[in-house]
Amino acid sequence: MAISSTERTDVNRSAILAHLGASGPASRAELARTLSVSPALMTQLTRELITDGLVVELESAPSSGGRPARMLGLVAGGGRAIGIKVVADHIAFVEVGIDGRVLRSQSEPFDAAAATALAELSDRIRSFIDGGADAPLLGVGVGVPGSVDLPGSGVVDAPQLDWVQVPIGESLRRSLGLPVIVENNVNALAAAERLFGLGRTTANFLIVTIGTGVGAAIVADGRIMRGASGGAGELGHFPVADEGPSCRCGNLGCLEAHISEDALVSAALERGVLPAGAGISELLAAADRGDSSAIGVFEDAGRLLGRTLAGVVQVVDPALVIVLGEGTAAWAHWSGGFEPAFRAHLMARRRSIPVEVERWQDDSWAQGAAALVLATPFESEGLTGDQGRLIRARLVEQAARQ
Amino acid sequence: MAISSTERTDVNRSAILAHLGASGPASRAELARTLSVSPALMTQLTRELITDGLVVELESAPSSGGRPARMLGLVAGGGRAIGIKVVADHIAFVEVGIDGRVLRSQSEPFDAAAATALAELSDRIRSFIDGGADAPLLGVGVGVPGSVDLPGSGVVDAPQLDWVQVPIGESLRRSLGLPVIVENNVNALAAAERLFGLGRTTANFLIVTIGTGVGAAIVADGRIMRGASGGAGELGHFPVADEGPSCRCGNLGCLEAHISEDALVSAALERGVLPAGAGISELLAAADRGDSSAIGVFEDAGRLLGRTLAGVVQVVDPALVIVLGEGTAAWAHWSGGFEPAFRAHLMARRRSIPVEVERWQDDSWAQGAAALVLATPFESEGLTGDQGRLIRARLVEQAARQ
DNA sequence: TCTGCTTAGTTCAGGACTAAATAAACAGTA
DNA sequence: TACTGTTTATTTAGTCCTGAACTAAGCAGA
Repeated sequence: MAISSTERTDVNRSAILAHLGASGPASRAELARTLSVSPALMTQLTRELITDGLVVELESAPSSGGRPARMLGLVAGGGRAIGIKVVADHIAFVEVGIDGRVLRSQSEPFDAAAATALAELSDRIRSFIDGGADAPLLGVGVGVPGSVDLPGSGVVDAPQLDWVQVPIGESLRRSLGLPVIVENNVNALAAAERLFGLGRTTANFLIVTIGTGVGAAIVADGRIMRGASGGAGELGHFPVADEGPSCRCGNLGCLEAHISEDALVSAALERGVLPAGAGISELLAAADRGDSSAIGVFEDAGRLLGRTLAGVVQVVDPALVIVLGEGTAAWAHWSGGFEPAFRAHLMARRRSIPVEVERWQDDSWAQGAAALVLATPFESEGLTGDQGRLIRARLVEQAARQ
Repeated sequence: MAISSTERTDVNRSAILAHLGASGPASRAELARTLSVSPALMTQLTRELITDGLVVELESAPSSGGRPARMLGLVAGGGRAIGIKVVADHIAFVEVGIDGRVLRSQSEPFDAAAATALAELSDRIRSFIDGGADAPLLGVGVGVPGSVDLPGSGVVDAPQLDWVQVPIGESLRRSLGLPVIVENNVNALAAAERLFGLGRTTANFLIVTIGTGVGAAIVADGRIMRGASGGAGELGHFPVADEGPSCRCGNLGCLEAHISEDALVSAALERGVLPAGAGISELLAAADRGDSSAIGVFEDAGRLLGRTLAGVVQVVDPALVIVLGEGTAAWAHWSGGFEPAFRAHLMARRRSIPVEVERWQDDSWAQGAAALVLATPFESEGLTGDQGRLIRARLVEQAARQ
């Protein structure tokens, strides 16, 4: 059956579908409030979606003093999206449903610096897609450790991958024939958090990641802050001292050079806490069994992160801080240093800002990348451009082909 | 004559007027591009404005290969706005034209902590207004050293003024019977810079102020970033060390406690550079006549500011940094410390970001506050609410009463 | 049971806006 | 001089969306 809407940018229709997919059934009034459109328009749009067979009316919800709401739900099995995490030595894939849940995941070694990296990447994605369900595929999200000009364009600068102005978006788009959204990996996490996590109810929050590197993403007024060149959130290279260990970025005194996993291991080796050749997992194990020197290494890192993050919170004024990343496995040990330093350096008015540490999983990065695709229906304009339009079209058409 | 438009929110009409007032005559096509609406709509809107007698067609501009543009200009003498700077011990007023130029200014002692401060403030404003021109008054902008819930509401938290949740906006609105916009003073500068200054051509920039305090404002995607509680930009309380001099905010190691004017004077006294009782002007004078110890005090401050600001630039990713404030008088001396520290701590990709130091005048703060009023026609929604609507209505009606 | 209150949803009229086609008015060029 | 290309401005037809008025459907209390 043909969809009644023409080729126009139908942000609202797909936002309704995405919201129903992500948050479950909702009433018209609720949808109108959430997407901030008038109830009148919502009536009209849902009518179209119902006659198009994409949405059904469910049971009435119990009344709360007024006319009971008639709930609306998705008809289709929902779309799916692919999320990809790219780092220097491996790639990870996930396939997620429209509600953000992971259906399938996979991880492989990969040489990002190879000359054939782009072609290789495309092949790997293709074969991952082929192994998946046959539900309609909305698009592919890619998270990279670097800055991206625009998510819908996808030109990447990523020193860690040896990438300078690599047009990965354009390249994948052509070879895959699918909508592709590329974004900095921490920003991708922020998109996921905004859609499915704690950010759903908070329009101003800060994401901080710890692990092999240190990163941040800023969400202000519900929008991910990208900065002039898509490079906002580079917390890892915040200088915390005039001198200090040299960072892989070439500068001295970067936060990351003090508290990345490699830095912690170096510190532990220097202090004789670990035997030569040991790594971060040994350090964590030592701390876990109560080795106070090992715990001290984490606490020192926590103190430095706490102080620096306090400054960033003063400047950015979020309502919530979310800590993520592989390093959160050791958060219990960071915490003893982080909490006092963080709180002590905040202004009185901000001192009680909540810091949430969410459970971290191996595929969280890739899951974030997939959220880039699932978030596009909600953005009224701009960043994703053509790719956003394509994803919306796919979402609206998904059930029509049955 | 009655204005054809009803009570609806006519953002575009007033944005056209404001743009013509601020930037001078422009063609329809130019206006359409600047305000990002279709040429068709611009034809329609300008026709209304012309028949309403608010805008006139001027000479044709010389062609650049196509049909020559017919320029449009304002008919009315333009509106005016009042800007007010409030600090602990004095207030400053300016009256500005619609192009942002200062017509008149005044400064008086004032006790912000007094119980009657609000009533007093209102009286002073009233008498300043009465002394002014009789051009239509669009509204009153107030800049405060603290955080404001919403510019159109105006509830202020300002430790420096001993103000806790003071509803200055509501209060002034009632007593003056005029639209009142209240905002943090550095954010007000940012609004002015965005309208009339270097920010006109840059959507992502950072304002930094040095002087009695240290502040910042962040403009991202053309919008002033306010944070969750309107307190974004508190650069002064960025912790730069675990310990350190205690700050008036109560914490230790704040940037402001190291590089505010008071801190510089203290440092100079400690080092024996200045005799007891001397102040910042003596320190500047000493540096100006080449006293290397005095210069060293400024350079140390510059180094610390440079390093911290480099971090903020990494996190926020602006395209431009603008330095303002009373302290810029001594910038030549800061610079020797600032430049190397700032550049050395930036990632290679950002190292060439321009830092502009603009000429500072006594009434710049108040001028910024006035810009809050002049900027309202351009914001399509939200922050200023009713006050914005009132200001727009006044702008559109300004000439109709002739 | 009736009245008032609250919330949900619909209808209708009309305003804001755009895309596309067209006209107008130039510059450059062979 | 006619032709091409460019930029500006206008007209037209129609889309998107909202406000206001209204209906629908419950609850709570007199």
